Amino acid sequence: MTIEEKVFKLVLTIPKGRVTTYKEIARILKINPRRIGTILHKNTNPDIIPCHRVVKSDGSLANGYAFGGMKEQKRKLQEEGIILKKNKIDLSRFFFTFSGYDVA
DNA sequence: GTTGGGGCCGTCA
DNA sequence: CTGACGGCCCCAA
Repeated sequence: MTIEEKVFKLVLTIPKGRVTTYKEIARILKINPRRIGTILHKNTNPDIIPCHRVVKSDGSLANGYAFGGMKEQKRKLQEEGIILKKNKIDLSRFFFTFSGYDVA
């Protein structure tokens, strides 16, 4: 099981209408947050990987979202019922943790 | 609010 | 092998 696979697996567990952060994923997988973006960017198959549900640790959207830019990402999030205020997400309401997730 | 540094480490040229 | 860069993060001006 490679790191990327773990990342994708985690992202896939994010329920609709919730989001998580790069930092959180990095924390679970014990890797540097920087790697998350790199990995997600490489994997360009939004059909199976809901990478729009991954945002920065302050709730704002990432810069290089590869599938239409952050406006498209924003649209998708709103479509799921997530509310964005000033391009930021209220993490206290929509943040999803991987508590209990077994990395293995 | 902004910029700029350092960190970390895989990936790509 | 070497160097540059990243969908980030943290801290300091």
